Amino acid sequence: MTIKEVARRAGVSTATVSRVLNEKGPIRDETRQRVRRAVDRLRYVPHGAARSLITRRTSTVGVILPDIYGEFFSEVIRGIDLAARKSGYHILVTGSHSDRRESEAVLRALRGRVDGMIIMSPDIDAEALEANLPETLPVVLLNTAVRNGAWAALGIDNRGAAASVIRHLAGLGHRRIAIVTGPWRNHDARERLEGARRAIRELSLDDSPELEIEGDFSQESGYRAGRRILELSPRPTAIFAANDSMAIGCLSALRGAGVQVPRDIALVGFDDIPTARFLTPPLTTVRVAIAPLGERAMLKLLGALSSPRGRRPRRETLPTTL
Amino acid sequence: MTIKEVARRAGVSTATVSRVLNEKGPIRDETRQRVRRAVDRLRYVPHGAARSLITRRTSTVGVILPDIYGEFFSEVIRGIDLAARKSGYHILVTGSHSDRRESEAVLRALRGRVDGMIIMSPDIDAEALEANLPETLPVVLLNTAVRNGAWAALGIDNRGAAASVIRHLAGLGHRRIAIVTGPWRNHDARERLEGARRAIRELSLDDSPELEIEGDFSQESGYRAGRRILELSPRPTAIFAANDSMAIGCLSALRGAGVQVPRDIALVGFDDIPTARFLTPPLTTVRVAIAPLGERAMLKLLGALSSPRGRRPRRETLPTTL
DNA sequence: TTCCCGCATGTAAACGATTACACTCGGGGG
DNA sequence: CCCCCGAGTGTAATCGTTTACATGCGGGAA
Repeated sequence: MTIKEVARRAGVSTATVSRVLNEKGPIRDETRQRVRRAVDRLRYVPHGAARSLITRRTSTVGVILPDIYGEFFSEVIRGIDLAARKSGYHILVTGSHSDRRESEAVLRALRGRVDGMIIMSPDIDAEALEANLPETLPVVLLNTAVRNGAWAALGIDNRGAAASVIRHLAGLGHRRIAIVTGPWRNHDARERLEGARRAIRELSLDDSPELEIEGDFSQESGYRAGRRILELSPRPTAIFAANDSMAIGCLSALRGAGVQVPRDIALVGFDDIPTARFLTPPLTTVRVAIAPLGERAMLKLLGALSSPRGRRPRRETLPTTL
Repeated sequence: MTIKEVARRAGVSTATVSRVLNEKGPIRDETRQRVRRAVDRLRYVPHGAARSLITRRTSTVGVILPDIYGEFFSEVIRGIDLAARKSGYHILVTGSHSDRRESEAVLRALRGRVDGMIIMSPDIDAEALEANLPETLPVVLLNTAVRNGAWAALGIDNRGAAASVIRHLAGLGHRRIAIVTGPWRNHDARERLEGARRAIRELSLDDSPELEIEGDFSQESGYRAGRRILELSPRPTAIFAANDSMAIGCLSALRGAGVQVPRDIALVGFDDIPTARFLTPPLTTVRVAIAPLGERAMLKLLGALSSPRGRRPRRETLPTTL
């Protein structure tokens, strides 16, 4: 079913059919209707590939994520999808690739299939990107450490939020606060740790090294961290987990040991994943508007797409609330 | 950067470059290397659209989901992405569309951009699909009520699993079991309810209508259901929630009222989302291997893609474990 | 020597749309 | 009456690949 058959059926040329479909150029009303009828009867749908070949746009953006796992991920996608749909764009998703060769292959394979990309890579290094992205392709980086001026980046105010958590806890009288960090290679995790450390220093709270326990953002690691914290002496009066999953794991460890939250110990998480709200007691957490983060990334990309030589890429930071 | 420039640079024709890149036809070793070098130097990547125009394949499959929300969703995608990547396919995701006109538009827009589709539509009706899918496009339906012989379908054994939950509870001595159902329009929810009802009848347990409380799969609705269950008298000794989110909401309501699980009341969920494992006490739930479900769907689709006139589409059901 | 065959490569026709340009036609101004 | 213009439509080039077919060449068989 090609445009030619539609044209034949409607008794016009392919050019006319194309004009009707794209609402370009002057068309007599009667012709328009004849074409429309033919299109409907034949259930004609334009061939996407042929179209993007000549128009040089695909109406598709690529999204590369580190891990297709957990609620954080689905929220980001949701936001992206939302914005994409409003503008008639499609999204091509892919999880990250263990192997570096493989991830390069993907980056290249996407070339020519997408108009732009959103890359969320808290731990992929900059060179890998640089080497595999045509510099003409609009890219928005999400929560990434890469500070290359060539690409737009979007992140959240990890440092500020972490610091305000510490200040909040200090305000409640806590002076010995345990921190469950995220994986060392993760950019967000590092920023959160830095923010917390700085606040602890500034407020002259207890900064003994044993109060920093490394996790990997998983609930399991949170659970392990929880158990280790219980063994510390004197026992910390508050815990700041660098994400909610770990906080939940932690909570489960504390409960298992009969320690009540918040009566015996304070616990704060980070991310405000939907599940957090339904725990008893509700987890105190830092709200990061995840879906809007994705949405904003998409809008930024769309902006770059529509004004090719727009203002230079900027690094933006989204605020958070407790 | 087109194949022509590569050809010029390597001093060969475009046909030869194409042959080297696709490893087709006989090529002298020396020529192959010259071409390879030129490709590397120029960082040439074939233009996807041009390619799929002539080869008539896009190496992309479309995935339509009802809701891009929560862990269930991300698990499905993860499974699909996994299988897709292994076979060099890309996935084009989109959430469902409130408006019917809009969802038809999407269905059609995908035409010509994908080789096949995975559609998860627990509540979209069959006609809407039928009217908008070219019958030549391979499609795999996921957890859907549609029983049209033309498409392959994949689902989980909702009825059997629900029945076994009830039998399990009955085995523990419970005779008055409350059921928190999913939304009525949802196919899975209905099957789960049916399975539970049948088991209750077969075991001659208490089947009073007030024991069935309608939820909508959200944690909020689970919470509300939990509160209503507490008001029943005599109070049920066990609760079966049609998914984990509602079970968690329920748990939170019970806890709020000082009712202990499992001491005072038994609670069973459905789905085994990762979060479920980290609650205290761990939630009893039906394990549905979600990621493998997605993976299997993708494999099925790939099978259909490679053997166009393969065996007729079959309806398959995946087992579950408690 | 002649013929034929197979390897290695080139030439050019697709694929299905968009769009610059050419054309026709009817009407209004000179 | 002629010219010009704009509305409406058609013709054909174009996008970047793949691939059927043609071509040239060298070697072995007759």
